Amino acid sequence: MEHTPLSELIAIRRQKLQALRDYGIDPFGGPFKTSGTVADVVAAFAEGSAVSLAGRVTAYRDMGKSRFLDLSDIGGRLQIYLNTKELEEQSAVALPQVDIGDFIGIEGIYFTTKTGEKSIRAAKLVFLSKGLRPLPDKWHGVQDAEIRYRQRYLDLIANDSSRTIFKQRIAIVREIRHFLEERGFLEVETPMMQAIPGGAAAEPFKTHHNALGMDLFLRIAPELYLKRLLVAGFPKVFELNRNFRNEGVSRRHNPEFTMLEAYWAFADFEQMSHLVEEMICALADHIGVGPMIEHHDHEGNITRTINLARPWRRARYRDLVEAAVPGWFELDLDSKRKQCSELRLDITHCEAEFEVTQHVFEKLVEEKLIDPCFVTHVPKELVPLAKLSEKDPSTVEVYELIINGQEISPGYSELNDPDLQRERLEHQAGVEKQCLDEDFLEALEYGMPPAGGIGIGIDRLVMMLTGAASIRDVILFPHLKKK
RNA sequence: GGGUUGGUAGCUCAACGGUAGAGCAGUGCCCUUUUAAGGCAUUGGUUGAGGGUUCGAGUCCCUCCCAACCCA
Repeated sequence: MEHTPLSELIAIRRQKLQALRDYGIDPFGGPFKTSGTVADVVAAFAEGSAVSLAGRVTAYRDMGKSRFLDLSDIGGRLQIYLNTKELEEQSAVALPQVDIGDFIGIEGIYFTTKTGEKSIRAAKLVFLSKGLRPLPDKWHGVQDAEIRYRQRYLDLIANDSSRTIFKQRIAIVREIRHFLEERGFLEVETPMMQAIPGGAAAEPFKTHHNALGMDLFLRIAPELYLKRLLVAGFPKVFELNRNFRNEGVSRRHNPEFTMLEAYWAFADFEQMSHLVEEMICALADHIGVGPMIEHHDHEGNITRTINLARPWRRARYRDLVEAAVPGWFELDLDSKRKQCSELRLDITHCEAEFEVTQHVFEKLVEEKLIDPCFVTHVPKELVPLAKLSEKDPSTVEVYELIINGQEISPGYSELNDPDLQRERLEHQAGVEKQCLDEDFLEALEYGMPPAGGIGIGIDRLVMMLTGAASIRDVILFPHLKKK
């Protein structure tokens, strides 16, 4: 038994398209008055009352004179019952031309089938858009990762798990805004194109402005602009939008990613840690996954459990490294390098001591922290934009929140001494350095209030909360190589 | 960049070096409450691309493309 090739499947659908036109029916319809979305209409079920609904045909069960089809949108599915004899003439003519994948509109009444399924009994059917290509398998959905990422619309049509993740992401982002606005934070927008890419140490994307005749960079962080707004007098401010970093793609990296940064004047990193703890628990609660979050593999087995129960653990950077590699801090640099080779951690010879230690932290500490942990007393070299700790000036007033083996959020007591800030930026150690933004330093000289600041990588947060294994599963259109 | 695995019909997947197959989708017929509807019948595949070995390649070898995972 052979299969119909794609070209023929398309040809057949085009024949139906022509048939509709021959009947004087517009296959690509016009506006259609609905009683609401599929979910609205399902929720408003009232036996016998009139209702109209538009959506995509996602299943079709032909019983001869009576037919059932499923009408879906991103938020739900509802069954339509059609009896040829009950349909008005134009609709009866249109019905045989309906394929899975078409957008149609239905007018009818609510009714319940013999098997108890809440449905709509159709009196009228109109074409809103004829689908010219066949949809993926209704049962298995789309498995092919390339199709899922390159043609996300097919993934969203066919895979419920994907719809769920993106609906959760939308809910998370909306709830973050709500959470912050409720606490008096104002959302702002700052430049995505910057002359000096500051606020982080990362490789930027470069572009060019023709009229101004100058190179610009896509931002790697909004931080320095948000701090200018602290200078301006905003007491609580946040931005939730895209950053761009010119790095490789991986399970955990996409060149453009979504970041929340929030600044709270007159607060410090301790207050920010409480804010973040409260926020993430509220988010988990909001999408109904907390406080025990289970991640599953393809067979549905539990692969990981994250316990968000409060209060969250706090631990010093140094203690965590020491626990992972006892005696680490007694070693000299050469011995540390040697130890790294033994631990199969690749380091380069130009890396400074704190960077070598950071490798140990990332591999032996961070990846193993599954439940939330605020890592504090972070070495000052790692964070040039934070205040030094008064008790231990080799560390900064910073937390790094690790959950799910990934850094989810850093929080700082922001450095507001302009002279010290200049010095820290000018004397950065190590391989990765931040750019010096003179205009930002000048702004600090006008006076920036002491402030707590946080960043939250939204993509990784969504991965953690939804159990997605890859960042590509939480970004609607992830970057792939051109085929 | 390195390693591993994979790419076969629109989708999901089979096929010891020996005639490329199944389920779903499609097409035709039957069927007035089905829901992975069912029954009967039915459909022209550059096996990712290009080379090579062989009487014969989806299968073995080489190069390239794309993807997933791991490593850097």
